Amino acid sequence: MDSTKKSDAILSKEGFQFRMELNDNKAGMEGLDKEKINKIIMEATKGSRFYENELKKDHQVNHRIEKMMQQKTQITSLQLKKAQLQVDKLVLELEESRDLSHVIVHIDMDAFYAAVEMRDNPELRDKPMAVGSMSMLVREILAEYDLNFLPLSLDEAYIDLTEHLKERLNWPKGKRTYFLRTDNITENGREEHIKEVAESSLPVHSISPVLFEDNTLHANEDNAKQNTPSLAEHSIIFGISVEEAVKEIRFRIEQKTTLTASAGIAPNMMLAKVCSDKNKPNGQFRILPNRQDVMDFIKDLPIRKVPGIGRVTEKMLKALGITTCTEIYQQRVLLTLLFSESSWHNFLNISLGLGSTHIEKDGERKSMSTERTFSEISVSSEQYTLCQELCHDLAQDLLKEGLKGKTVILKLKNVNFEVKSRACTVLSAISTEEEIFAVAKELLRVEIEMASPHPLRLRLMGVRVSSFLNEEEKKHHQKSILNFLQASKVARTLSPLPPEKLEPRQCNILPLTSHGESFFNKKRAEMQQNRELLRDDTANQQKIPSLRTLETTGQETNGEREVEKSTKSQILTCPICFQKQETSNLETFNRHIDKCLVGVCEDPNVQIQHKKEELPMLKKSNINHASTSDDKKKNLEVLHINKVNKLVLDCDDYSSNSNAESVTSIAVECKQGIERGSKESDRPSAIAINMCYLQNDSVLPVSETQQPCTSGTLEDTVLICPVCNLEQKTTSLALFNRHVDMCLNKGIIQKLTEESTDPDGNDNAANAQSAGSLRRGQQNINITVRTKRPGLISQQPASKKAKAISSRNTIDKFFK
DNA sequence: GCGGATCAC
DNA sequence: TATGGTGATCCGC
Repeated sequence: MDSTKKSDAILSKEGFQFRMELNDNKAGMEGLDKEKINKIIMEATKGSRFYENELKKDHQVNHRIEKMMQQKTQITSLQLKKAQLQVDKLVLELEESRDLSHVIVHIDMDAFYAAVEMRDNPELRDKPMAVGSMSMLVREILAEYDLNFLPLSLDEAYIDLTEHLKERLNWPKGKRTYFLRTDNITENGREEHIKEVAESSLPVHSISPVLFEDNTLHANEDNAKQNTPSLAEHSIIFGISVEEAVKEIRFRIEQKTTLTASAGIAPNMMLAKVCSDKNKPNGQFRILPNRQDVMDFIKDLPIRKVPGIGRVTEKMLKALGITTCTEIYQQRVLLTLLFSESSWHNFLNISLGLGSTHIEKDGERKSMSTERTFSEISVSSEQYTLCQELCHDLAQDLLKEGLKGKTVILKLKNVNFEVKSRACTVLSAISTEEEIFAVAKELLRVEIEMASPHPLRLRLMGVRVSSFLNEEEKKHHQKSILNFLQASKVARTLSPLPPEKLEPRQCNILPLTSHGESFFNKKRAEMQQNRELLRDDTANQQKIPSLRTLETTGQETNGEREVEKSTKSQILTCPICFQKQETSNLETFNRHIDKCLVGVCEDPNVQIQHKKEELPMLKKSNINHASTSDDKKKNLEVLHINKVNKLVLDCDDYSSNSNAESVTSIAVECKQGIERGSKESDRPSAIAINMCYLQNDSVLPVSETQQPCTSGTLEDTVLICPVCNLEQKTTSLALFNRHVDMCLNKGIIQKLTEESTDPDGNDNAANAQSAGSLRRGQQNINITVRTKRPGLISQQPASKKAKAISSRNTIDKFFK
């Protein structure tokens, strides 16, 4: 395939800019030999998988554009009239609300140019620079001007100087005077200083700056030279104006970091950001706070300069003949008809030079993830191992911020650079490696099986956790389990489960209830009803089946240890029908559980033996996979099925305890594809996930504020089983939990089988678990309503997340 | 809620 | 030589 021809066709015939081409509309790219660079890129990438994928993505964008153009041809004059009224009404409202009273400054470190300098100066290349993040300059400089300053990333921040400037008017000279250390201002001063810093790796408080040396002043910053504050021999005094204040900030930043910064001063964040680019590097630009100046600035501004307008949006607008902000305004009516409400609102704001006028602190983090790129990995066992490593890393990060989330998203990129993500939401917030891995592993397993018999050829894998508990929910979940257990004696009211239906693709950890309490109440009710039976069953309960530990059946061959050999039969006990199952692999066993869950369990009195002929479609289970090297053995530990069969409750108090040897198995219902129409009907309907918790023999409910005490005892505490509601004559939590386990295993699963058929006649095991969700169309406070952006504020997100500022990334990394 | 896509840095 | 990581948001479904 001749890729060049193809892209040429795109370029010439359709007149679109191909995505691989260098686009120099963004900042700092001016003056580069675009044509030459494009040629290099083309030559270097032609025929590569990456290139082909770029081409494919480009076609998709072109297709979008074609669709849009098609849509455009069908617009009626009536629609236009109506839209005209609508959009002009909004324009009036926006104009009325225009607020020019704030002085917003966007500060941007000139990292790119520093990098260039490093490149051009080989001696500097390997020397770490004295740099910190903007959040550091937070603390040390910016906060002096605006306590609520907003670090966007490592090298960007917003400050609102409005208040500072009022105070500054009354500041004496002394408060605006800064001293230069002159002893280092020599030819080699800077370099030597960098050396010092490298050796001390301490923050530098008085660095010899090169701020006013000719070689740091760019031609486009003549004004800086002209307006240089009065420079005494060793001191520099800044004035009281906005410009002076911003120069002072930039000066101090350079003193501290040896890096120059650029700044934009404007009445709102959008404009400030755009104009910090105007006199980059080492310069600043101000838009005066009056409408005319704002509109003059906006007039010929290429849309791509505006934050939020990326490559694709630029291309789409270009297809409509829009390349500048003025043209947005001219085409505003058309835009309302071709774009979503939030999009055209955003466009309109841009075209009027409007943006957010107050800097808001970071909202709460919404997700956390970790991902890794690697050379091709196609062996599933390695993929699982990698997945677990990612979960491990992510769990550590989550722990650092004390976060627990309900949605796990697995991201995969294959060797063709095709990216896909698969998500699964559980009803109980999770955070540990084992918990996340249990879900991620299952998502991965499904993908591996879908691809079978071909391997997944991956080049990237990522794991993300989102849907964090909010403060309210955290509090709710932090109730001490002991309080809970003691209170359970009183809580006896019953709350029957409504017939409910799960949202599609919801993935639930059994048993699912919206509140632990109602769950236990239900259990108690059952126990009450079956008191007699249970008494008879006491002996049986002692034998209540657990998923037996799968003995390590594989031999150590070639340094590999097979955790499970599909060819070797295991005796497993179904947690639903409690019958022993002789199966050749976990897949078979899981299918049996699925059947039981959906209520088509075979006669429980008959020992079931799945034979391979009965299930011809079975694939080798990937749940337990072999590690490829001994040093990965630890990963295998969690893949063992435990002695103890454990159901994790929908209650965060039941957090896992990670220091034990045995593993807990949790049935997870991944209802992917069900009720989603024929497209996805080939997905597995129900999957019993073998969740692998590293735990002691029992799961002990642990309050988040308590130390795990699984094997401990509780003196002077009366333990009452929340299921049978009977006082347990033990102070050993392990024994107590064992008792609860037994109660649970019997009762819950019976309940599940009872409720596993929904009224619509769709057998669906998950129905029984969906205490918190409702059938589509029903009222539910949890229903998410897709809201359009409420305000007319710029679409620019209030902030980037703090993680970007964490130790994970440093500017010096950028220079490598 | 899911998944793909876009955007920023 | 081979093409990054993290996080947010939007939008159609």
